[in-house]
Amino acid sequence: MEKAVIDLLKSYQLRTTTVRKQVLDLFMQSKHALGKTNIEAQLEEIDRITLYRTLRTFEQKGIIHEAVDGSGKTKYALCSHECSEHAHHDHHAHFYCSLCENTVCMDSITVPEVSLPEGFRINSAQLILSGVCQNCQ
Amino acid sequence: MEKAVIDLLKSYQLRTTTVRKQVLDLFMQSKHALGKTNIEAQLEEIDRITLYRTLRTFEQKGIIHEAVDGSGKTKYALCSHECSEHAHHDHHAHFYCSLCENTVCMDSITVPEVSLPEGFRINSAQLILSGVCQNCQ
DNA sequence: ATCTTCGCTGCAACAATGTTGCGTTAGAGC
DNA sequence: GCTCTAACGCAACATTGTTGCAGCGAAGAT
Repeated sequence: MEKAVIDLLKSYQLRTTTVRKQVLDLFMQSKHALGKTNIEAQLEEIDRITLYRTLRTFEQKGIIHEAVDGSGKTKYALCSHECSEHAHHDHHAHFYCSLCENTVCMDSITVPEVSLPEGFRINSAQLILSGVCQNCQ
Repeated sequence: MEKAVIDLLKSYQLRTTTVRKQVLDLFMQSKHALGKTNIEAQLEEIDRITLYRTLRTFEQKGIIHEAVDGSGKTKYALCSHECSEHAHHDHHAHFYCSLCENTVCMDSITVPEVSLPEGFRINSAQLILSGVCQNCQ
């Protein structure tokens, strides 16, 4: 476990601190998107503000992306490899389960191309599905 | 103006109070989705809590729906006619402009049907586009 | 291995937003 | 107009987002 996390941090020119290793490790182990509360619960000792800044840093570097899911809480998930510091290419849909409140990335569903009216310039598109997931049926 | 608003409220068995008339009127006049802050700014005298509850009531009755736009702020827009107390059918995409921070409903773009993996049950789907809108180019 | 530097951490403090309880006010029907 | 109850508005608190700053620790140089 350790090495993959450290290598990933180094490849983004980030210092390999305890907090960052813990948070990143959580993401790599998790099958679904994580919210701040969720992370705080799993890493009991973590400082709220540090977590806030860690997530912001990760997002700016293109390691994680926000996963809007309509729950009102911001969640984050690991980016796929083609994300960069400058642009997120988050082309899969997110599914939010209203029972367990988890958000999973649906890699099999891609966000469709849309043709916008004249004058609009599009930067990103997100497809959000909500309902009940496998485990909660 | 008055009459349409009052009729709409009555058709949902809601008392026609000053606050509700003001808020609903704003929605009917607005071309884009409104956030709480936005509404408070336009209706200076309005009470923050009352607005919160008014929006919640409207949403429960199916008059307005939340418009997730990735801005981190919850926004609301008038529902189309087929919305009801029990289910929202919000089949158009939303476009969020990162410059003016407005969210407009793109009635011309419909959310595509998706085929989910085994075991998932879907209740709603939202398509969120973000970029720069007509006016901000 | 130790030192130096600078980024990261963690505390304090504050702003914005979400939420509930409760006494008062005002709409709707009589 | 009177009564009844829903809606309002204030207080109070919870949660989340955000910045400043002093001290700590990771990375590279000596």
